[in-house]
Amino acid sequence: MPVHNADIAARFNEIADYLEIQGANPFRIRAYRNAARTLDELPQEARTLLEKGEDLTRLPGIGDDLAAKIREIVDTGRCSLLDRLRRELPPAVTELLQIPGLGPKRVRALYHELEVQTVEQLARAARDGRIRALPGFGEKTERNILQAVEAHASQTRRFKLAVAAQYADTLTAFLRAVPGVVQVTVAGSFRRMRETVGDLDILVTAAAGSPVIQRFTACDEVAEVLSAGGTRASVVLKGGLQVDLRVVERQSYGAALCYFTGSKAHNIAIRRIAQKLGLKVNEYGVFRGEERVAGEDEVSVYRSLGLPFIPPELREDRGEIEAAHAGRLPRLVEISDLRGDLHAHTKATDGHDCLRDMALAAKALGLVYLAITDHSRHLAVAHGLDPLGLARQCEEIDRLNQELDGITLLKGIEVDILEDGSLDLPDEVLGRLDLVVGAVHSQFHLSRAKQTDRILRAMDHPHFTMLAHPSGRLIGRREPYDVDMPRIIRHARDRGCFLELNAHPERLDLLDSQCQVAKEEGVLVSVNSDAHSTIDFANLKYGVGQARRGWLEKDDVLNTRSLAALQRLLKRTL
DNA sequence: GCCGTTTTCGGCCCGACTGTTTTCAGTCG
Repeated sequence: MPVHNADIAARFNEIADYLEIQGANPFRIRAYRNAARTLDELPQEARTLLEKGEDLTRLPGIGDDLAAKIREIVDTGRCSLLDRLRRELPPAVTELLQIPGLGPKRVRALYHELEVQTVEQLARAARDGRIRALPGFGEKTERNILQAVEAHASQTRRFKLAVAAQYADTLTAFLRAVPGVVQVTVAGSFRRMRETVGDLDILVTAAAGSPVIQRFTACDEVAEVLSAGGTRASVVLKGGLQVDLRVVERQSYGAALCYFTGSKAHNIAIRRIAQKLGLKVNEYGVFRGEERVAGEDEVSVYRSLGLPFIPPELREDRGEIEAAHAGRLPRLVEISDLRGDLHAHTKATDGHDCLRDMALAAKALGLVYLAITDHSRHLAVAHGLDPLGLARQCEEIDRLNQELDGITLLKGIEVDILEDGSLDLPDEVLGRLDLVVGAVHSQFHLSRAKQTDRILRAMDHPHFTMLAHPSGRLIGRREPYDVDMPRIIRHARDRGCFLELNAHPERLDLLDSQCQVAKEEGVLVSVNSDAHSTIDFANLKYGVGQARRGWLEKDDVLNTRSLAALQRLLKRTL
């Protein structure tokens, strides 16, 4: 069983949990968490790097000790430090840290004083009234713990970006109407366009005395108020989403926006830079001693640190600060750069709207071309097209193109990649199209080697243009299938074909880190809606958000090309 | 445990809210 980066990261996080409960040096604990994060985001397997003889201490946050531990885990499948920690404390204890309100100190007290090891034992101790007797605990804390345990059973979940957007829009409108409120911005991972968000962070500037906190906590949508003070409040909405509101003065707006946009790792890196410059950054501004030197807007905050403005989508401490320093920040692609969409469905298969309506909806968004890519016959549940059905659709597209003005329909297919890597329609049929989008819709559980070979073989097909939703994941519902994505990306480069970034909120696939690899390899990415109805084109903004998180610029995105330039590129693959 | 125009030691981001205690520790973001 080969060891993956995620396995090593999980072990480092578990070590950090144990060390916290033991009251170890907090910076040592952070070192394990930082290393876990590095491993989680590493595009290559640590195992592979070791096989190539590379020096892991070149990775951020990995020194001699942790490099040796990674090697131990890769070589033996075990980690002697973790084994020892597991003997000292029962493993279930670390799960108690997942309960909101329980940190390492309280978990330690509960374990040593009451022998609480599991969530069940914790609930029993709370019900029996034994927790309130501990020093530092009280009745209120005991009650909160019991509530948190019950809430924990129903699991705190993450919300897809598009779902969170609905709550964000409603709350923003609500807050704007509160007397005294000047600005309302949703910050946090929502602003960074992460594919899912755990909560919403809303930042407000308001005149002194504005009742914004009171109105917010009394809002209809609110199910529970977690905390409320003079400048911040946290609530849980009826839909289960947590929302944190923060009120700041106008002069602090930019600094607060930076702070609440995050990410946490980006903020830490920013503050470290400030420290070296003799400055202090907090949510109220940038300070030299008592003197505020910046803070009203984000540009001033970054400028005071000697940096250009860094777009929110990049703020993950994945190299953006170094790039900003060196003047190498990408000019990220924008939604207005898109000239067309290369993946859409119609009523002919599982879409809801006809060709003409799809074309007009795309045109209304300012697009000048739209590829129609209905499913192929193998996908029977979607009434996939056979050669005859596809030929009829092509004729209709030709007729419509004569008639339509300002938008051109391209003839395509989303053809199933069969288990052996062959395509679901004959060569001569595919050869008559403008583009062929290949997709895996079956056999998700093949071995890594077989799944990878299947896709590489499909790409070898002379008419293959683009790989649709390359990882196959459905957010929150289906994990990506197990493939060697870097190899697939290199193969796309060698074959001159393209990768899709599917903009559907449930897919957002390519993943952001894979976009970066595609960019490095020079493979163009197409941000496609995969629209099944006219309203789905609105999802393109989520795809562009993901592309921006993947550092993509206009020139890295296939469908920013003019129609003529696109057609030249497509000819290469046909 | 990591890191270095502070490089082999001495640092390591910063503040709000809660609950328990009475000046602050713990937790969270």
